[in-house]
Amino acid sequence: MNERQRFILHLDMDHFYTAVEEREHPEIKGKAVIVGSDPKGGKGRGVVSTSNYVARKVGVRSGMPISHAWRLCPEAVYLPPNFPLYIKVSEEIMEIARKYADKFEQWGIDEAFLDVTGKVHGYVEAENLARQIKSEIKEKGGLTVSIGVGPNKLVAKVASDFQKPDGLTVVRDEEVEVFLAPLPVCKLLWVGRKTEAKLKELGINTIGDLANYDATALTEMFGVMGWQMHLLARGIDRSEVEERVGVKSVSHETTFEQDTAHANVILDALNALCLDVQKETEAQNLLFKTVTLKIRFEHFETHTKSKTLPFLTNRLYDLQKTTREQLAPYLMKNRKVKLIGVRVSSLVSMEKQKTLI
DNA sequence: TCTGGGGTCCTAGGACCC
DNA sequence: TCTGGGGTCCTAGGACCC
Repeated sequence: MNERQRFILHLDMDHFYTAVEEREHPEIKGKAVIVGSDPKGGKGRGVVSTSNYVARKVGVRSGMPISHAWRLCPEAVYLPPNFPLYIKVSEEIMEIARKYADKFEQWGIDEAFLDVTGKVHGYVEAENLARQIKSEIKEKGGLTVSIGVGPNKLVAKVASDFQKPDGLTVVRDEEVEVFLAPLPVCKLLWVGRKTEAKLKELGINTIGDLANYDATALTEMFGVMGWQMHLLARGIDRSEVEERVGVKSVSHETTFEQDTAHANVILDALNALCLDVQKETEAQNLLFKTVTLKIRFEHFETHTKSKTLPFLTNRLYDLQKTTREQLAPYLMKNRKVKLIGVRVSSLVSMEKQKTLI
């Protein structure tokens, strides 16, 4: 493994949404706090976005149905997400972190990768830099962050999750194998619920099991992902820290309070979603060409229908007309709809469009 | 336990062009 | 009358991330 020596940091804000809420409302500090859908006395139908550590102690987790959270912890403070606030705080934190890096890559709202290879000589300096970042974020943002330091993005990412909250984990090149091997395979990036289940059938439970498995067999079973997974399990990741530029799609979706087969209810929701999407593309000066309708029926049966228009547009009329045509064949009296969504893609910025003409 | 909302990337088949 | 090979775009679905 003759890779160029790199020093990569991964920052992960601790229980970000609830941490921001605790900062804004000091009176809720020390209580169980859950940001997510309205629990409606245990009858709500959404999920938990984030729970703080008091709530986690009794088993409340991100992604869990809000009704389940209510049974575990009815006395918690339940708050709806305040995304504009979280985005604002995120921007403040990212600005602090960015200046420590040669290369910076934001990852979701509350994580980031930093390539600091040009800023440090060795892991001792990398660790000191991480401490500096943590204290500046705590001082200026009033928030704690967990940081992983390693020779590549994968190792840094797994390391940041190793000790939480307020953690700092450094994994040197020669420690990578020993660090990864005992961890459950689901801790590896890109190994989600489905892949974990398939791996379990092969007797693969830890990252070490995966690293020792035959790469050819994995490739036969999982295609390119199998090969990639085997490399990651051995701690090999050559991907670069890259600034992300521009979104590739814009979408909005909504779940009905109750599953419905009423065409007027569904069409009203569709129009509202089109308006949201159109406003957002307009605000970002984007034109779109591909329109995708998403529809989910009872029992989670989900379909998408996409259409690429012969022209770029950001007109509400085009969006509403296209999605209505896409929806029509799905509207049936006996089929209850759970969710609908609208997405636009094949985006081009208006400035770029001008230069193309 | 009964599953939100916003994204990215990959696969596979088919159409179409040269 | 039976038929290559390469490339690109489109569509539908699925897995994963936060």
